[in-house]
Parts: sequence; C-alpha cells; structure tokens
Amino acid sequence: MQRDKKPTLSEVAKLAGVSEITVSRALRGSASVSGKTLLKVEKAATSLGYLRNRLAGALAGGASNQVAVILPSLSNSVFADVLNGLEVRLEQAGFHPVLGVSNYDPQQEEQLIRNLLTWRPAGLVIAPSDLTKASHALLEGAGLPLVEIMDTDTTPIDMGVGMSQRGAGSRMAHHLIARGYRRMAYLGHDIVRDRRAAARRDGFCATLGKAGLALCASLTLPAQSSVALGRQGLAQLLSEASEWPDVVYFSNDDMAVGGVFHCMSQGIAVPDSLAIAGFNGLEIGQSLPVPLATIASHRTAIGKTAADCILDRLSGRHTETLADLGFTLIAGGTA
Amino acid sequence: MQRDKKPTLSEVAKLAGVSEITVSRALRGSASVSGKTLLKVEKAATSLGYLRNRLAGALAGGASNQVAVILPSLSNSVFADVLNGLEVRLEQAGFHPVLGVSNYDPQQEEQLIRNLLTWRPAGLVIAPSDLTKASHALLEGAGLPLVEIMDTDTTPIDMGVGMSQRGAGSRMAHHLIARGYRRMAYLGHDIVRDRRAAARRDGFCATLGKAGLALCASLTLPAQSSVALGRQGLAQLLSEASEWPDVVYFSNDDMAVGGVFHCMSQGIAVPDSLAIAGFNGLEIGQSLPVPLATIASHRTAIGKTAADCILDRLSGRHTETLADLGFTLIAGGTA
DNA sequence: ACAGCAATTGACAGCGCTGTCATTCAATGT
DNA sequence: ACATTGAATGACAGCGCTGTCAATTGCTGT
Repeated sequence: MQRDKKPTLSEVAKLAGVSEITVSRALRGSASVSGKTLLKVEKAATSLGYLRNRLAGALAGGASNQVAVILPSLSNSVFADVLNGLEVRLEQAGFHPVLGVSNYDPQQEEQLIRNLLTWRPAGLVIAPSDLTKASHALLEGAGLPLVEIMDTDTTPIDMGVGMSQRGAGSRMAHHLIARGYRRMAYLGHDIVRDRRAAARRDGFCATLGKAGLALCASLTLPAQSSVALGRQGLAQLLSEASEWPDVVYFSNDDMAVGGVFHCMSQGIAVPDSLAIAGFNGLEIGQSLPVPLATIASHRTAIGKTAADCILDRLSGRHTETLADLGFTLIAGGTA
Repeated sequence: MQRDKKPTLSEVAKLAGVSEITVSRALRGSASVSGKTLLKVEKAATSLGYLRNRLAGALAGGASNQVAVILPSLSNSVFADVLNGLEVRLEQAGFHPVLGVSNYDPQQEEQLIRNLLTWRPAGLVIAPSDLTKASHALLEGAGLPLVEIMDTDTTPIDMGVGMSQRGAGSRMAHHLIARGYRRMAYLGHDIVRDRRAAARRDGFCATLGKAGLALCASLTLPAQSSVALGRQGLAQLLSEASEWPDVVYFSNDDMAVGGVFHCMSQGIAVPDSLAIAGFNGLEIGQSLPVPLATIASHRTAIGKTAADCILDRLSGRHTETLADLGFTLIAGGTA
C-alpha cells in the first residue's frame, strides 16, 4: 500500500502538456475537447494512475452523485430488496447510495438525516419510520430531490413511492371474507415501531368491521419479525385463544411462514384446520409445499422507481409527486 | 423545499462574532474552545440551521468518514447480514457505508472500485467476486485501510476477515461421513460466479476423496441461489441420478430449504429417505419443522469485525492481517 | 485577402472548510 | 513587578477541482 499522495489534475495536465481545465473537461467527456488532446490526456492520466477526486469536484461544481438512503432495518429482507432496486438503478446512472439504518428509532433517524445531509448528496431516499419535527424540518429545508418510500398513506414532503399499506390489509380482509372465513385472528410483530405493519392491521380490521366482523384473537409480539417469532407466536396465540380461529392473518410473510411451520410440526392441516395469510410475497412463501396466501408488494420496483424519481428530477424531467405501485394478491393455497 | 444556498461557516462566524476557524473548532468539539464561545457558536449555528459541508471538510482536512463497501449481491441475505453488521459499527463511529454491488461481475467490480475510490473514502470493505488485475492494482495503490471479507482461503492485500469456505465444505463432509452417509450428492447454484460456493464444494469433495468416497451425483444450476431453485433442482437431480443418494449437500441454506420443501411435497422422509445439508445457518433453516443440518457462518460478525478493522486502523491501533471468525456446525435434524 | 463564426483552449477565481503557525491575554512563579 | 507559560483565538494559505468568461485557432464565404 503506497501512502504517497495521489496524482492530481495539474500533474496530468503538465504531463499531457495542456491546461488543468482541459484535462478536467476531457476526463468528464465534455464535447469541446478535440480527439487529439483527449487521447493525450487519457494517456497521461492512465500512465500516472490518476483518479479524480470527486470531493473536490463536487465542492467546486455542486453535483455530488451520491444519494443518501435511510432505511429502518436491513434484517428484514424487504428493505434489502428495496435497496437492491435502488442500487441497480443508481449504479446504472453512475450514482452511489450512502446508507443509513435507523432501527425504527426516530432519534437515530433524525441523526442520520442530519449526518447524511452534510455530505451534500444529490438526493435522499427514505423509508421513514417516524419523522421527528426536526427531521421534517431538515428534509423540507434540504432543497434536494427527496423520495419517501414504502407507503402512500401519507402525503409526501416532496415525492412518494410505494403502495397503500392500509389498502393491502383491507384487500386481504376482503379476500378472506370472500373465501368464507369468519373467525379471523391476527398475529403481528412489533407494531409500535413498524407503523406500516400497523397500517395493514388497521386496514384489515376496518374492513372486517364494515362486514360486521371482528378479530376473534390477536397477538402482537414486541420483537422484530422473523420466521421463528411467527412459529412461536402462533403456538402462543392458539393456546391462548378462547376459540379456534379459521384463519390467521400475519403481519408479514416471515411470520406467516413460521406459522406454516408450526402447523406442519403440529400436524395442523393448512388451510383446512387453519388457514394462513401473510404479506409481502417473499420467494420463500411461494416455494413452500403449499404456496402462501399473501399480497405481493413490489419492493424492488419501489427501489427502482425511487431512484428514477431522483434521477429524473436531477435531469430536470417532470416527476410525479406520488407513485402508487400497488400490490398483487396471491391467492396461494394456505387460505 | 427552499432552494436557497445553505448557510456557511463564515455566516455562522459572523453571527456569533468569532472567526471561521473558531466555529469550525467549536462544531467539531475541539477542546481548545471556551465554554462561552462554544455556546455562542452553537446558538448561531442552530439559529441559521447550519449544516456543515463535509465535502469541503474532507477536501481540506483529508478525513472522509465514508467507507466504501462492495458486495457481489444483495438478493442473498448473507450479504444483507454482513452489510447490517458493517452499518451498525460504522454508524456508531459516525461513519457511513457507500455501497456498490458487483453482481459477481469482475468488470463491474473493477468499475465500482474505481468509482468509489474517487470519493476518497476512509476505508474500503470488499467481498471480492473476482478481482481483475486492474482491480488489484487499484486496491494496492489506494493507500487506505482495506478489508477483504468472507473467506480466508486467499491472502488478503491488506486485511482479511472471514472464514475458510474450503474448511466449511470439508467440515460438513467429515460430519456426514461420521453420520454414516456414503452416497453423497451435491446440488449447487452458479458456481462459476460464486467462487466461495465453489470453494466449499471443493473442500467437500477433497475430504470425500480422502475417505475413498466420491459424489454419486452432482448438479450445478447456472442461476442465482434461491429456495425455488433448490426445490426445482432437487427434483431434477433425483430424476437424473443413476442411484438414489443418502444425502444431498446443497451450496447454501436457501437451496437446502428448497430441497426440504421438495421432499415435503413429495413425501420423501427427511432424513431417513434422504438427508439434507446446507450452509450458512440462516434463521429459516433453523425454524423448519426439522431444523436444517448446516454450518453457521458468522455473517453479522464478519461485517462488524471488518468495520472494526477499518476503524482501528484509522485510529492508529494495531490490527490483525487476517481474522478467521470460523464457523459452527449445526447438526440439526435433516442429516 | 479579410471579416465572421464555431471549435478549442486557457486564466482566474472561488467552492467551504481545516492545518499551521502566529497572536493575544490572563494566570503563574519568584 | 516582570518574565514565563498555557489557553483561546485568529490570519492565512491552500485542499483539487470546475464555472465563467476571455483568448486563440482554423475555417468559411465573398
């Protein structure tokens, strides 16, 4: 590892026998550089192993090519998918995500926003957990393309990409009612922190209510969602419930898959003795011996679309304020 | 969204009635600022909504607080875990990961290294897919703390954190032999691109060989690993195999879980008719009705340790060249 | 041959901050 | 009382690059 200073523009310029600014233009692919000088410059640059310093470039020119991304969690594969979609699109455009994870903690989220903004990113994508007043103010005053992702139930500050979480919950309620289920139970993970899971639950319950129904059992576990939690949670729910439910609506597919596993290990027939429904449309759920009834969220698309919003805005193109990417019911076989 | 220029140091200085450098020192928490001026400065800064510009700071001072992270994929939850570990540690220290995903493509990887280095990150963490000569040269000449993660089978350029993939394969072979299995099959995903999966397979086969055994069937599918691929792949493997194997060693847990699902849906008793082993120790495998036999890699720890390596090096502390975090055999119940 | 024009190239002045060294000033020791 | 010290503050000069505008060049048409 050589510790020497990296070569600078002016050294390349000297070697190529042109001015710094010409090197700068040549290396950035400006049109107003003749083929001959371009060649000279490129030769000089590679022979010196020159790497431009984008810190300096961004400071001088304003454009940063970094996009701040704030997610509430990475253990949840949903956000990994979103990040994946984001990264792909950003990379295509020569941009890079700078990542922050808030752990569903508003304070940490605010700190993250503040810190990431100090890098003067070209844009900011956030899956908000719960914005503090200060967070809100920071975002409003940031003066950069800003996309709030994951749900469309609230009005975005600048742009929004996602789906109606409430609507998804409602849709599943309609579906389960239509399938003839009546005794419905809910099993969720930490709903206080995951406000989108809470919105799905609310939508679900509201639709039940309109049909004159109500949850016959409900359990919310104060922990991160996981397959193990779903499995253990279903055992608890069933042992505590006063009556055996027809169907359990889980806060997401991880939990629901855990529920399916519990049933398998206890010999509970799914869906005949107990039906199971989830949310997200994860691959694992669809690869089960009996595919999971769920609602597919278009996670990767959300990431891609969010990236597009930022990129479009930066290139001056028109952008929608709110992109609702919807969701897709997967009837599956478990409900 | 106000588009106005952001307030600068000198405006804060003017308002606080001190010099720019004093503001700079105050806001960075330097010791040599009196309590009184510190207060004045902080008041002025908040009243203006001042956010430091770290672009300028890094350019002037050299220290960047960004760490470049290059991973081959994000769809694989393994890398999401690693990234998670990295992010947690970096965030604690006030650093941020800047992400690049190479898709197991050496060219893209090289491009990524080049691009990310232009941001003059404080360090670089890479899960190499396959470094080109140019990649290698870039990394060697980068002159920054550099950690190669995931496997310890090759000598790192600077620092390495991971485990022996070959050793993990070998360990599982020993285990399966000890359990009395003899007719062993292998089912893997795209091994040409995933050289770590290939290393595990090699280690597995080498150990079989030493015991006078060989794979009785083997199938490598040219696709990204997934549960669905494992499920479909096992069906194919079994239909093509000349003899029924005792056990199938899968390239990872995703694939293995798919294998378990295939068995479930076909009524193949696991492990009595067919045993199944994987790699990674994913939560899903351990939540199955019968927990998966596998080898747990310490993914989050790898991320954390890699971050620590960077941070330690930056603060001048001594760092190991190679940290082997090992792995843990989980006997499970499927083999 | 010469004005007129587009294509190239360059000089200069910062972008907003921090390292370095110099300065100020009050507190200390004898 | 006076030199000595340390704490607190400031002046200055860049970090490496790019936007702006000016200067140069080589062509064109007449």
